[in-house]
Amino acid sequence: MKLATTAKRALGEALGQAKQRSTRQREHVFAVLLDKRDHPTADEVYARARTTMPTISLATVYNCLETLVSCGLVRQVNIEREPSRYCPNLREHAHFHDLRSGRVLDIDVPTDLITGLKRLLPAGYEAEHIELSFRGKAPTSKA
Amino acid sequence: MKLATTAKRALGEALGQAKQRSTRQREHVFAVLLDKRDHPTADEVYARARTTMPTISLATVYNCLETLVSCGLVRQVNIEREPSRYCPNLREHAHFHDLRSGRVLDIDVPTDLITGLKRLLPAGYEAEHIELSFRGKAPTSKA
DNA sequence: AACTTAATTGGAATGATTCCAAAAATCAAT
DNA sequence: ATTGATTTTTGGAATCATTCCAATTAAGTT
Ligand SMILES: [Mn+2]
Ligand SMILES: [Mn+2]
Ligand SMILES: [Zn+2]
Ligand SMILES: [Zn+2]
Repeated sequence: MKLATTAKRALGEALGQAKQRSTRQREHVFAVLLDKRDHPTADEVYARARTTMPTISLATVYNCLETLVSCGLVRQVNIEREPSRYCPNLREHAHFHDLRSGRVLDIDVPTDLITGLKRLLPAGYEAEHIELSFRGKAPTSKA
Repeated sequence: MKLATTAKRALGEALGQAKQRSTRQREHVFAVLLDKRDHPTADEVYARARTTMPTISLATVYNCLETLVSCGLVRQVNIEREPSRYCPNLREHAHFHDLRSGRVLDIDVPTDLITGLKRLLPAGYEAEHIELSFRGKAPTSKA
């Protein structure tokens, strides 16, 4: 598992802009997220990261995730009271939480719908972030 | 601070249906929520509840809130990683979290918009709950 | 009242996340 | 390349909202 050249450039770019250093651990955590885009928790990222970087610590995974989120490369996804999950999908999207499998699915949201949602706010209220999530049952997979 | 007759009936009704007993503490916690509908945390509910029922425990407040939520009389509102808040507004509504004051405001959401949101889901996906929340700055209050 | 079952209580336990201070790594300037 | 200044990483301790527990109390029933 390796970081694609374009992703690597995006990372360097974003880190530089935030005056943060590029490190082996940050690259690796980012690569882990891009490799399997299934909204892992910090613990899951830690487990995956360790398979190829056995010395990375959980604290560092938390630090890297926090850095990636603050750089805008990764979204932190909070579902109910569960541990945070992390998502490298930068398009505007909502999340569907499947109660049976526990999986989280990305749902694209067209811009005009976002605009419609913003119109619900009373005059003067400015939303800098909108979070939309669904909870329910996904169709049984025809495995 | 007293529970209105209609609220009291709704409570008895909902508890009975769930085969739960009506208790002084449950009535009181419900009354606290209805009295000031500002999305308090469990700690805040505890503080308010104690002013007129000094012997109630924090564990009981958590228990009562959980009961009220499971009866459908109260909504548990989770914002980012903050402590849960509790809301007795049963209409379909979203929440606006004001970054300056920390306050949470109810935003009504028309049914047709909800329908539009549900249409975003791929075929076969059934949402039994939709959560919509805004984070941003409310207009400075003209106090 | 006596009995059965559920709810309340204070305190301990849990668990995701954050904090800390020492060691290691990065970057800039020689 | 070496030095020095600044970040980052690291393991472990601390935090804190929430849950769990076992004993006491209250509710509802006969
Ligand atoms: Mn889940
Ligand atoms: Mn807040
Ligand atoms: Zn996502
Ligand atoms: Zn509300």
